[in-house]
Amino acid sequence: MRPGARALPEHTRSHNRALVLQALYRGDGLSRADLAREVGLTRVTISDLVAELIDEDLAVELGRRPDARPGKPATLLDINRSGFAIIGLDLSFNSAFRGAVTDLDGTILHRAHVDTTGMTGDEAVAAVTTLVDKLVDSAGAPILGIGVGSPGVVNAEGTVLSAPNLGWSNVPLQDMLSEHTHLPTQVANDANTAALAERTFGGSQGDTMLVRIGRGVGSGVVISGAPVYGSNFAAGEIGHVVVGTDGGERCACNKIGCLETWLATPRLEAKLADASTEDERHEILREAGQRLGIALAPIVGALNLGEVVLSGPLALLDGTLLTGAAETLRDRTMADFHGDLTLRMTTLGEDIVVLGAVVMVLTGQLGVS
Amino acid sequence: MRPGARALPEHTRSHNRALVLQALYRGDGLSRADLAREVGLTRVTISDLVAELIDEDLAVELGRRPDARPGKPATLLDINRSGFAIIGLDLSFNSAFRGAVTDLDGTILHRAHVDTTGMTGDEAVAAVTTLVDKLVDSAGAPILGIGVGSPGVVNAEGTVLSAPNLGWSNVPLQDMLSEHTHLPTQVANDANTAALAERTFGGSQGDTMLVRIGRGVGSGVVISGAPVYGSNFAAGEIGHVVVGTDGGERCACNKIGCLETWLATPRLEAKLADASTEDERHEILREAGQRLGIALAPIVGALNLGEVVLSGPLALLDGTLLTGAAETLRDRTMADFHGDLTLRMTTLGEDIVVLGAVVMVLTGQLGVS
DNA sequence: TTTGTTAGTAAAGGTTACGAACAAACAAAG
DNA sequence: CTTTGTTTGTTCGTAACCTTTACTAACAAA
Repeated sequence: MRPGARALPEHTRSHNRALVLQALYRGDGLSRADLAREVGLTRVTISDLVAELIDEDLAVELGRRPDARPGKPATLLDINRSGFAIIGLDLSFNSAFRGAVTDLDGTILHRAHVDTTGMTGDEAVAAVTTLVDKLVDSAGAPILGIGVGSPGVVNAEGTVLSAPNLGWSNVPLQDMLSEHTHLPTQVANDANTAALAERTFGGSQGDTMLVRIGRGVGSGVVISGAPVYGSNFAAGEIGHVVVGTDGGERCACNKIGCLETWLATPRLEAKLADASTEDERHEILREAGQRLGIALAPIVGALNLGEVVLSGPLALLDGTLLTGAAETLRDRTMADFHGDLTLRMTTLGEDIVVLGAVVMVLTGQLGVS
Repeated sequence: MRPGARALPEHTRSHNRALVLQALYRGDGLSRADLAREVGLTRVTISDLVAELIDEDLAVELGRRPDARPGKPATLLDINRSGFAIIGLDLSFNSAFRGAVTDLDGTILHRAHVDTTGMTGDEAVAAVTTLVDKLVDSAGAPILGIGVGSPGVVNAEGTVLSAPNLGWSNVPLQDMLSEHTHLPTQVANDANTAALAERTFGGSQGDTMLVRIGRGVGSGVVISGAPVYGSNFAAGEIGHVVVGTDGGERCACNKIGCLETWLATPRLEAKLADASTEDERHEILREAGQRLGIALAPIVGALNLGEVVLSGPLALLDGTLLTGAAETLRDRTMADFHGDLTLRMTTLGEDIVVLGAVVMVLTGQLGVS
């Protein structure tokens, strides 16, 4: 057993502290007494915890509750939503790293990016720190932490074990950034990060799977609120799973009929460009959707997922492809038995990874999710 | 937020208590000082906790450690492995309910079963209580609790929401049994239960999936040590996922090419009986294995599972079918990328569900897993 | 003005785990 | 045989935590 698994009295405190922060984060104008009822602790303890939070500037008093109720009027509290900034990075774009400064609500206050065309290895790492420095400089409030969504395989310590497109292997990005900035930093896989964003800001409840379709196909699964990492931190790598039993195109990985050969945007766009009629284009998109549905069916069945969310170029995904996938999914699973299964596009657009990075910081630093 | 999520000092205590029990359970002759080092608490606290456990008869002193070391000789401790009994039930057999009394190690001390041919509904429920009563009577030690692995969809409160074969819907089996026996009782789906057994007694580490092949095909997934329940408590129901894109037989659920049509033992045995040559039989089993591999590939990819375990009739599964599935799985995923993926038969045989039920009790009552 | 209700604070009390110190028991060295 | 050093397990006092009880402040309604 790893040391540190033991519980000390102070862990009780930090747990309850996180509960209070979470209640404040989700709620909208709560008094200490409200918190006591919500969290289940006494007013005394809540007062103590709140005093601590106000002391650290994490919570603020908003003034009296406007209601006219008998008794002493309540003092409303809130998380200091604008008092802190969070930095979120998305390293998954094609030829640029993008990042943003947000407040605690995930509202984007400022954006920045660096061009990374042709960059790999150390040069790409340097580009990350450049971007981080830019964002740190432009933050107008104390920075709570830095979150990074990176392509490739990332372990629990935030080391990028392998990211072929960036020429990275065993890059301890999290340690490097936290040493460089002296700020709490968390690095994770981009699809996992996106899945977290969907759960916190996209309205997903319960277990969620997020599928990212772009140059490749990746996914992130969140079960019981926690991302699934997998035995080798490679969870979500569904792009190179063979789909169907009727052949297909040859993939870069040398197999035939990988999910990526059906869905990766470069291939899909090429096929669409070759198509001459609208009907042909529809057919291509429908088939791509069906393939996605075929691949998702066993996963949805095994995990009894309530919702699968797609992230990627709307023009390609939202429409024929989405409905094709949804139909296939329904036809291939016991949808009625499993209750309603929703397959939909994310509402978070291109910011999804940045927002997920923000969620990681919120979770890591405040215990809020 | 549900009340009760708050942490109190006593939760710290029970957490540490569970850590001590777990260390004792896994270890083999530990002293208080050993425990202190292992768990990370001080000798003082450990002594206090151990005294409590000895007081409840959950731990026993074994006497002095035989070693010749300088210093005060250590007093060895152990969980009172034979001092308590656990009752495990398996309701998933065809025409009988089986159960056993075990000690804390899962060693089976006594077996019992009741015939359930033709029984459904209340009659089947009565058969469960009959079996439990038998086992309770034959237990030679205080009973720690009762665990039940039931077919069908079972929610977190141990209510069987639906079990077609037994004619059950919304049967609050857990409540009924705990009221009847006044013993801590836990009811869960049989495949989930089996997956727990595999993790605790079968030597699986990390995230595990267990596939049960019998009259139907079901599965249980354990991620980060906890079973996955799914949005509607129907996780693991992969029997009616369509496999492949080249048709197949019609299933009882009215779809074509469900996993069950390829793998359910009645169908498989019928096909084998029709086959005339050994080669034909091999081909049938190989194809069945391939279908299993096709269905598992996306799941293994998405979750980056390290191990998939099969449970069912050895004669059918162990051999051509297993190797066929393993090969297909390797061909259809990035096995090299994901590290070693093992596909193997369970070593727990027919007792797997009973043992899983025992694990549920161990986990629920002692925090041991 | 009185009564009842709600919000927040203060003081006292019981748990929980820790650190320091200690006695017991033993091995090894002289 | 004595001394030294090590290890075990316990005792005692302390700090952190949350609770219960009691209290004040502030207001609505009768």
